Amino acid sequence: MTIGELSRRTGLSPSAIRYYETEGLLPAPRRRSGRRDFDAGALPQLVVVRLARDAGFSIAEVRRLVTEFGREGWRRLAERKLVEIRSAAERLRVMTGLLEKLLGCECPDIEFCGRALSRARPADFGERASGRTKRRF
Amino acid sequence: MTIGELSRRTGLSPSAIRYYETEGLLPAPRRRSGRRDFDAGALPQLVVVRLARDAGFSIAEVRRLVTEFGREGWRRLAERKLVEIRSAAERLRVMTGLLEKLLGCECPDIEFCGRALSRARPADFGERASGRTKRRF
DNA sequence: CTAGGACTTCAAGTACACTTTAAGTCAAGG
DNA sequence: CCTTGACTTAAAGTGTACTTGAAGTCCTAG
Repeated sequence: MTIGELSRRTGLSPSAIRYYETEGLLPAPRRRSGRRDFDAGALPQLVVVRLARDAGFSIAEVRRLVTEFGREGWRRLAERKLVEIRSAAERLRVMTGLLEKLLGCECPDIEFCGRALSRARPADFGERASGRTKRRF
Repeated sequence: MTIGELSRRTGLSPSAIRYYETEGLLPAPRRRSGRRDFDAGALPQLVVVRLARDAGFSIAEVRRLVTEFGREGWRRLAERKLVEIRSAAERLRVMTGLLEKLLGCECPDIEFCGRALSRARPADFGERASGRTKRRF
């Protein structure tokens, strides 16, 4: 399979696929006169990579996920990520609530709303984030 | 209130607060001999900003959210975002399922798992993303 | 008077995840 | 033989969201 075909079948751009290869998310395929020639197994592998990326795994995390699959420590990694995903889902739940409140309220300004919201959920604030583009959910 | 105090109370760094001000997420406070002097309303406003950021709103979206609050089109914006958040939550749900399957399976390699997963959910693939750091959930 | 700490601005730096560009290679079709 | 289109690499560029650094200001305490 050429990179173009793999691209069509996964919805990833060719450049993204090459990038994933250099990042070790995908084993380097054999070359036929210079060009990448993927075998059928590359498709499901990329499917996992894309699922994981879409769900918020970073490149480094996906690398660990696929290269250490089934090995020592892998289960711990997956379980830690599961916890993270659940807390992300919880954040989304909070935000849905916020938006629904804002949509349903008659506050004259957003400051008033914020006052109500900060009284309602004091436990949500205080843990300084400090990561730049780390939090992805 | 000084920026330092506001920082402590919101869990945001002073530099992030200044950045939000230049980006229009927060009205510029009055200055006392050069320094920012926030009044009490700034706290709940920042609370909304932080909630929104944590839940995945981009800077530009938060700006619209707070500056156009209650105005024409605002409701449409909020409702669109609500849809987005729900689909993000769905993605997380998918990922939780993926991880649980991976954790529970006895596949010899990840390629095999990917094969099973791509058969299981063919509808999830094909829509090319094309946004760089747009997808945040 | 001077040192310390918190603040100020502006410019530059950083991390992530790719994309874009430039310059070149290769096989097939006309 | 020449063009076309898909591919190759390496390097540079992009957008988001801040952080960091440099150089300076202001108030308080000793």
